[in-house]
Amino acid sequence: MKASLAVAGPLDVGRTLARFQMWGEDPANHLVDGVFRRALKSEGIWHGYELRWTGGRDDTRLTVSVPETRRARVVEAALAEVRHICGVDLDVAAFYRASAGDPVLTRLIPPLYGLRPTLSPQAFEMLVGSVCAQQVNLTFAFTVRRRLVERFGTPVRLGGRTVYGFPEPAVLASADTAELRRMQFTVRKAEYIVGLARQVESGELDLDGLGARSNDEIIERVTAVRGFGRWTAEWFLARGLGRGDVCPAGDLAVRKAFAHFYNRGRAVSERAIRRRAGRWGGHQNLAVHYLLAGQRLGAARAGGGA
DNA sequence: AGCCAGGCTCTCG
DNA sequence: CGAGAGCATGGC
Repeated sequence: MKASLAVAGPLDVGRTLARFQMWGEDPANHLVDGVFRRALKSEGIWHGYELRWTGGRDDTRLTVSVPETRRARVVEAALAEVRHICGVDLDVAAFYRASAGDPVLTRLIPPLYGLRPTLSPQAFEMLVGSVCAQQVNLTFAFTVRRRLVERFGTPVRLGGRTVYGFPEPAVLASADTAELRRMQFTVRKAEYIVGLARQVESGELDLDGLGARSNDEIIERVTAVRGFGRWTAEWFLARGLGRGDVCPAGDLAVRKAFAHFYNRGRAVSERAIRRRAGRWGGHQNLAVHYLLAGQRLGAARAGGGA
């Protein structure tokens, strides 16, 4: 069963989803040959779905196919998830207009046209993924997360391939931290993940309810969980909830990007980054993503990889 | 071998 | 509060 959606405003789906395979394989978010595959749990059952896209970057049509169902509700849920993942609700056109006065962004927009922040499909998935990425290089982060997904996730066959439903809180809540250790999680990170899963599972932490709260309230709530600091909370706002007015100024890559683009390579303090980003208002999230992606463009041009 | 990697907790002033 | 030490695990 299929459903589709026309997107208003610039969107390059391939560019936006590339993050899912930029540093390694993500078995829960499978992107290959222009098809995005994922598993969604609806009414207690996992369903694999496929996303394809057509049209130009200014008139993209997203089409979701859920082969194994005839329930409209399931397809609608998949379509809603895809909308979120692609950042459809972010006003990219307004961001482009507002960037006219910024030479850096003005220069980055053409080569990145249609890029949107790749939003994490689910809050729990985002938070667990963030722990994987704390203080390690992203290639390694992808590796340990892949192991976690393949071990604790739910395999779903789809189009001759296997995608994994991301591990559920109930499963990770009772996971053995020693087993996570063998996947090369540190002892602490294993505790962080299991601890988070237990809070979610018990209802102590209501992830779905967070969406209705303010940025500051969410940061306060998330950082109350052991292992989840400001960096994680801000990325959760930006890339989990798709909030526009967030800049994870403590992020190493963000700091390098600001140094590179705005200070001739010399370090910029976190405070200064927040000050400057604050002037972007509701476009901070977009601006940060363009700077990060711009850094990667530069690295590729300089002969690096990725 | 040693520095680096898209941090976090804990402690102390 | 804000800074700094200590931590833990691989990649290159």
